[in-house]
Amino acid sequence: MCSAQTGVRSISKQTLLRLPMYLDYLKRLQGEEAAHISAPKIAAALGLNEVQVRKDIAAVSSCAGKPKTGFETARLIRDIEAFLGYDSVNEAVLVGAGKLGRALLGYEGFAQFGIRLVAAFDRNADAAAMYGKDAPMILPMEKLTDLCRRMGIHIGIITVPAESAQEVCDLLVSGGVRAIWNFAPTHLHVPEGVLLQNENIASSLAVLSAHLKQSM
Amino acid sequence: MCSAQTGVRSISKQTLLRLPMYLDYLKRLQGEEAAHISAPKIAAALGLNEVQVRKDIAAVSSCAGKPKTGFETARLIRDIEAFLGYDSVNEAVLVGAGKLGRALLGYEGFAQFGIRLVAAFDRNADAAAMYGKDAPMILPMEKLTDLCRRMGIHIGIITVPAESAQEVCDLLVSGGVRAIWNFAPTHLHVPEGVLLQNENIASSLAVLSAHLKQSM
DNA sequence: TAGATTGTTAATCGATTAACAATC
DNA sequence: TAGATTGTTAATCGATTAACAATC
Repeated sequence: MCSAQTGVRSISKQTLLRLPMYLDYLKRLQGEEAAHISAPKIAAALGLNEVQVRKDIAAVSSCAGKPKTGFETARLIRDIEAFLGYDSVNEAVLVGAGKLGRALLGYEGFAQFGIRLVAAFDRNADAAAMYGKDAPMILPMEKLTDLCRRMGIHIGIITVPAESAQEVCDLLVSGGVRAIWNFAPTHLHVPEGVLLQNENIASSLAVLSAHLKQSM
Repeated sequence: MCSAQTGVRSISKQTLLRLPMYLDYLKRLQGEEAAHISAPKIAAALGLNEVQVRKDIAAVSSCAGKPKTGFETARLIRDIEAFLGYDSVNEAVLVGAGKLGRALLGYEGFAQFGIRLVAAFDRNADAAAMYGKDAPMILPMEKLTDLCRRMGIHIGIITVPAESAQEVCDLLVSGGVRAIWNFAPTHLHVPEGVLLQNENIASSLAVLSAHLKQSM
């Protein structure tokens, strides 16, 4: 009993978004050598409802908690990481080597999420020149689709201007990419089965601005 | 009649997140000189439900649409921008001049959202040296709270490592900041009345990874 | 035992969607 | 007029929260 979950499991997007919060908290706990943790404690620390925490845990971990004791911290961490695929490696390409693109290229935290950036592309080949030394090579756009297909890349990161985002998106899709992380502030169309995750600065700022307006 | 909305209006967060999508689409439309637009067309373009579009519009614009014609594109744009406060200016400070922080400092799009970055801070004063010429000044951390209070800054952007994020958050709050945009991958505690908007790379990647795992 | 905690079932809540009369 | 579109009211859906028996 208590084996790791396998196969597809239907899980809500909100639960998915909370999993990294749990992971962050649990890892900090582990630093304090807390071998066990209860749902009410997690809930209090993260500002959530305790039943919700229990349901989230049940959705990704097959291990039962013990009344009065709670859950085993280490096992919980392991199960969440396994569920999120942080223990395997997904290769990704990045398109658009502007300021944001280069900031992401330099980000060293991807590894902990099981993501490896294997190549970057830019319309402007000279962009590579403007770029530092510890740089992954920046390839011309023409090679994008072909490289994705050959290497079996499944993740594409879009950091080009809004105007060319759809075009880049289509190239990625035709290269077989199945998940797209879009930083361009525009709406993209993707075929069924391709996941589009928008990291929209405009939407975030909308929430901030509206709050300020109302609390004036 | 048809005056701009005033005062507080209760609006759901999901609606808020969709407003920038509408804005982006409507502006592109305007480029094509489409003076009017209907809810069904907007819905089709953005993959939404037409009733939802109408309700969202009703929540932020007091102007009625005409059967068979739809809504006036220009007025819709104006009302959404006004609702989001893009037509006024909110000043913001940024804390943490690492790669991501510097990428944001160089981002020129803030103005269109009514945001002006007036100062950046970093624990390490030398960070300024590592930085290019067209740089806003990078100030030492000690001046953070005081400057926020004196200048009446209401927005704080956190781009420091997770370990120091809560500390920075507390400084911002005690400086009177009322909205915090957090890029550090950790959970922050803010007092009632302060808005916390998380831009969490980890959460986004969780959604991507989970999708890939399931569609394997 | 007593009390904290679990896991589950039922109730609540809010957002989305369907249905439909009104109108240009 | 006919038909597309609006705005509103009612139904549906899914997620959150409350209630509670079981258990260590």
